[in-house]
Amino acid sequence: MTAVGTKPDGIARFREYLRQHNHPVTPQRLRVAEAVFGTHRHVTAEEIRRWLAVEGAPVGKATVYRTLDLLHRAGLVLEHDFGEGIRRYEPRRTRPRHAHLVCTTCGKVIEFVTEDVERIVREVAALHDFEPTHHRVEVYGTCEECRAR
Amino acid sequence: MTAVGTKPDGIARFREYLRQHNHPVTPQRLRVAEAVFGTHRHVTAEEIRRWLAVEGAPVGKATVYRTLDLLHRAGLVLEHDFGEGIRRYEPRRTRPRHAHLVCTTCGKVIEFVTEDVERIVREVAALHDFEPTHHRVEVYGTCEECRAR
DNA sequence: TTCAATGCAAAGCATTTGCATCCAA
DNA sequence: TTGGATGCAAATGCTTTGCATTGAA
Repeated sequence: MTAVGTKPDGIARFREYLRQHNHPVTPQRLRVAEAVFGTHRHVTAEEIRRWLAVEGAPVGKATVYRTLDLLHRAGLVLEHDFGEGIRRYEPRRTRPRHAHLVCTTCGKVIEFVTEDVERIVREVAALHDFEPTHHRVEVYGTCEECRAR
Repeated sequence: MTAVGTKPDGIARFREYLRQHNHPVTPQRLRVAEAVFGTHRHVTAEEIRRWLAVEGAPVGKATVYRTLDLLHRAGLVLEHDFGEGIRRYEPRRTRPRHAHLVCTTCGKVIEFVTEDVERIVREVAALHDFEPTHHRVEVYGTCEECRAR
């Protein structure tokens, strides 16, 4: 699965996915997709629901969750769990694999590329006869700004 | 903070921690500590509560959670979140830092040492002027046994 | 027309909290 | 004696589900 380049691109891919799987293309689904593909942040289901409500096109929260799950299964968005007790979503954009530095003071998330980590993961997995599908590398600590305060 | 070697060692350390912090040493706290230090697995709060109940020394679930939090803050147990929506705990034993291979089919967790990963984390953090406190490296996939089935 | 999607409200979970009671120090 | 710990039950907060209604194909 290749990454999503732009917002229209992401939406076109989602339509394609729905068609191929015989799932109806509904306005709600498109609105949720639009909201996710329109951000560069790591958003929560609730943030998306609120944003759509403010935009004057409210979508029920159950539908937001169901659609995010579809987008995730379609491989078009990434699902993260930074240990806050909430799931966060991010469009799978055109860029190298990355991991996160999460500031436990202000919540900021800094991304960094991880070629070296990818290599280690492949080696370790091979060693244990383990077939990796995905992995998660997160570093928690304090960002420079929060330390300065 | 050095690691916990044995079960009696862990319990002695916990007593020490409680004393130093003027927290009463209660039977419930010792029972929970005993349960955690007695395992090599990644256990949940509920598993500990059930185990203590079966042993005939039930402890309220609020107390189990509160004690695990204490043990974690004392640096004697590690807290994990494998994205199941449940927290898991593991005694901080005498052994090198490690990360996890999590089988998404059977739930098995394989540990591996991560010197290389540690090094990369330090480098990346320095690059972003980020002060790391802890990190999490998890690889999800299918273990050899599950693939064989 | 028809089968799946929607959206509300209710249910489910893991975890936390309020508070009366209890007990380690 | 006393301040903190305990334990129940209730509250929380995120997520899922049941079900009557709606709407895409």
